[in-house]
Amino acid sequence: MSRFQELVVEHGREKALDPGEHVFSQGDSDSNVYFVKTGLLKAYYIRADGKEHIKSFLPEGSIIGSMVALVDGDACTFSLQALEDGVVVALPYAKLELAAQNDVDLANALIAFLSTYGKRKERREYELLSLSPEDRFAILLETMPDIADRVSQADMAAYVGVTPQALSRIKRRMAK
Amino acid sequence: MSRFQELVVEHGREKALDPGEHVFSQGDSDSNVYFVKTGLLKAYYIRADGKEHIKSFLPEGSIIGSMVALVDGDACTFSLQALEDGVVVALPYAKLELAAQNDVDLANALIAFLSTYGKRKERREYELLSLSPEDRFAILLETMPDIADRVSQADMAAYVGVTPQALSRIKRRMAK
DNA sequence: GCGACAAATGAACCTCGGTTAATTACGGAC
DNA sequence: GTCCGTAATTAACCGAGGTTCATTTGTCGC
Repeated sequence: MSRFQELVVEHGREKALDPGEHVFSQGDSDSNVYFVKTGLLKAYYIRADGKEHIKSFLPEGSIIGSMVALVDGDACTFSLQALEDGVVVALPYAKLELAAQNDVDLANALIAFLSTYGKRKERREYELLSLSPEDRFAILLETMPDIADRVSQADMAAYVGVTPQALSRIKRRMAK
Repeated sequence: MSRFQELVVEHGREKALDPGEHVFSQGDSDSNVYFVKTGLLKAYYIRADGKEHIKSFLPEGSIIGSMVALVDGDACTFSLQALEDGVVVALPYAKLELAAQNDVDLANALIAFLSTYGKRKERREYELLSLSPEDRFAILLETMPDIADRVSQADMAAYVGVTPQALSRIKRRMAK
């Protein structure tokens, strides 16, 4: 566990989650960083037409927060919802940022966190820009081998960026 | 100009660029951060089948570098090429990271940079995941009104994620 | 002006995902 | 076991983008 994660756990406030429960919703103002102690969450956008697109699945050990909400105090651009029951730890990001101004170690822990975040987004951008739905699905299965047992096909489809029907077709294509 | 940008300009090494010239190519190991003083660059992926996808256009004032190359010293995941002649300033990221370990101000400048980077990627992820090519094209024109005069239709298409022919069709649809 | 090359558009056909709706498979509650 | 509700699959049709190639437009060098 990184220094940053330890910090969050140490100074944060625990919150138990039931399946389906929201940590925050798109449009909320919530500038906490969340550490996933146990369970599985999903971060997702709701479009104007009601369609849902999943940014990422967040298993144990993940750290998450809406970047613009954390940094600028804007409204969250996505929703965060528990898929299983579990426990998250919340820590106000502003406190971290403030404390970092006088604490080199903390500042460097923040740097490490933001670097990891940046790398993750860079990879996701590549996947979305350059890979087909089929490739993205394959990568999802590789990266999180247990995902098929933990979430519905509809959620996997929303992550890959297609409808559940299309994902079903993709699975059939991949099988042979 | 942010503290971080000033730092790069102050301590970096200038490099003039001709149109078409590469700053680095996919697969290179180049852990410099680049500040675009003048000109316009594109950051793009080349897929196995030779197709090109543009991550972002980088006009004057932009900061860029391959996150995994900067942080982990891995090979660059994309290429960086000048579209116009111009000048960039290069600064080894490792030096910054090292110096940040003993300099709170520098560390916080780095935090600000990484935060901005994270926000930008978060927005792009949303666009790629939730918007249609048509919407993405409209946003591009909004965000960079002069882009149509500065780059080819092929490059705009590679940014939006479609073929030049498809972009042509999209333009026709949007006109009426 | 002309000629040559690149860029953009247009047309014809194909593929794949979206849409809608029906069908099948699964998982408790009883 | 049956019943019921949900999830997953399948099918049929549509539309948008990909592919290929031809045509037009634009832009230089001269």
